[in-house]
Amino acid sequence: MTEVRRRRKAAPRPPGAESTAAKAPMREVLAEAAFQLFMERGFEGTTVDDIVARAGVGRRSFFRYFPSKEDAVFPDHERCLAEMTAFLESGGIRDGGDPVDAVCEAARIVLRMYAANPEFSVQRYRLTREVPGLRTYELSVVRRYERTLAGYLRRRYGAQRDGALRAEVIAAAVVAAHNNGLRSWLRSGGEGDAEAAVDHALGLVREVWGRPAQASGDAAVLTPAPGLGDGDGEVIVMVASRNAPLWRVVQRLESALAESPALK
Amino acid sequence: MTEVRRRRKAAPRPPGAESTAAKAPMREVLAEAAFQLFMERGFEGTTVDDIVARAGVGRRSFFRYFPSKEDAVFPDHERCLAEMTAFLESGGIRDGGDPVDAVCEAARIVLRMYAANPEFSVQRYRLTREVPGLRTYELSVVRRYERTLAGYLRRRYGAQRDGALRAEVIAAAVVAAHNNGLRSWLRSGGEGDAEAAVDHALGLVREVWGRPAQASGDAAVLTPAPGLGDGDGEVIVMVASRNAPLWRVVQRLESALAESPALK
DNA sequence: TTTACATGGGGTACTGAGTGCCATAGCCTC
DNA sequence: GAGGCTATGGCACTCAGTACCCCATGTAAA
Repeated sequence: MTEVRRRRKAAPRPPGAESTAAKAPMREVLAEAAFQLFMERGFEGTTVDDIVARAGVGRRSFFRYFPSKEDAVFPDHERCLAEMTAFLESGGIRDGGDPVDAVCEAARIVLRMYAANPEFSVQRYRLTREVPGLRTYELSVVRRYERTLAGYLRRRYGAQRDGALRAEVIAAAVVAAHNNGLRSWLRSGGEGDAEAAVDHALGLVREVWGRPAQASGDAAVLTPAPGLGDGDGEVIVMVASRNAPLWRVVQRLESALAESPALK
Repeated sequence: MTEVRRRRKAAPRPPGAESTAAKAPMREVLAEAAFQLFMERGFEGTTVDDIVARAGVGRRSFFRYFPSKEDAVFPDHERCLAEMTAFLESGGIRDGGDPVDAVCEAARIVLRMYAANPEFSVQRYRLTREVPGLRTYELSVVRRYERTLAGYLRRRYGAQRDGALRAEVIAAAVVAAHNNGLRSWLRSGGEGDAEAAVDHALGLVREVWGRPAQASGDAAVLTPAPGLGDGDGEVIVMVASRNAPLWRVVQRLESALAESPALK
């Protein structure tokens, strides 16, 4: 009944020919068509029928590749989540290392996915910002990353007191920091250095939650304490291994204070 | 996938609200009928037509009071969010106090809303846990709380270096801690002390992110550092006001170490 | 070669959420 | 009693998402 159905231009592909990238990746065709339309008419102004019309496929096929319209906007998160899971399950960085370092490294996997396609990421960011349905969808995606990180930390913290609590709080903090860095890069139009922005943000979390680097000494003074103290009353924070000799602790403290002329 | 649709700003005013005399407020009748049915047939097994049939009103009226079916499950969050906003705008605890304390106190407002109706909260928790659509919706609700807290912190941290970053990270940490305590209470069936659970969880965040209590002294040693150190190699953390006399800092450190027989 | 089966895509019809528009019933004020 | 305001009810419609069955093609077994 419909008019001439669009030709399935795909000439039958000799299976052996160009073995790589062989069959028409319908999923990408759909995601591409969807994204174009979202840009042209907005997310809500685009129906699934519009998308499949442009892609030249049947409506039913869309839902075979994407469980919902929103999924077409984030076609790569599934893969990225799997990558993060694999990374953490393969022992994170090194199972003896700081778990916080491991989850920060895992978060960078996500960042790299964004950074791999700056223009796409920026456009999608703008789209997501103004479509409530997409914001909500994104929340559910982010939540899955967060739960993955929290699960890893929970395993690492094991039976430690409040281990599960710490795991969830740190995971939330890492995700928040990552997103802060990521978004500032996205807002800049994808111009600056994304990794640097995220590293800086994650640095704050590692400073606070990370295990103090024991290899580099048994006592360290973090001063000026970045951000601590509300402007009125700077503070210093000192972290030391519990079995460090007291003289070493005092030595470090004194030398750090020496650099602070404000101190007497 | 059921999505949370845009939030209609115009919340229709419940008729005859404060004037005591009025008949049963339709909004509550609907929420009540909806929740009963969700318990009986599940969330997805209940249609809006079912709800309005039980409530004895027209279908159109449902969507006048709830922008989506999901909203009927969380009928009081809107009010609670307004309460939190008002609390923070009225200066938090005391504008001179620690901003972290203020947002922790704000988080407790949410907790008290849950604790005010333990049975309802527990049932809703179980329902939410097993309905993906509701989990997603809840995320969007939680996110609004988080943004409210972050906004307050951002204002408090003002031009401070990385103020916005700190604000977002701390807000995320507070929300995660709050939810951890809340959920453990909900899982227990609403039996234990909800406030205690949440206080404990928030304590972790305040220890790490809070401003060291300056009223109670200019130097404090937090030992044993709760959770820090992965089991191998305990650490001590010391926080001191930058303009504290050095002798005072060393004094505090020594006295703290004296209580730790492991130290030499 | 023919048959059997697996795979991938298409079509149709249906459910149900959410919206726009209009009608109506009550109520308050001139 | 006429106007106007508000709360509600009643369609009718759009559109996402699903169930079920169809067909084409390619591959392996007979």
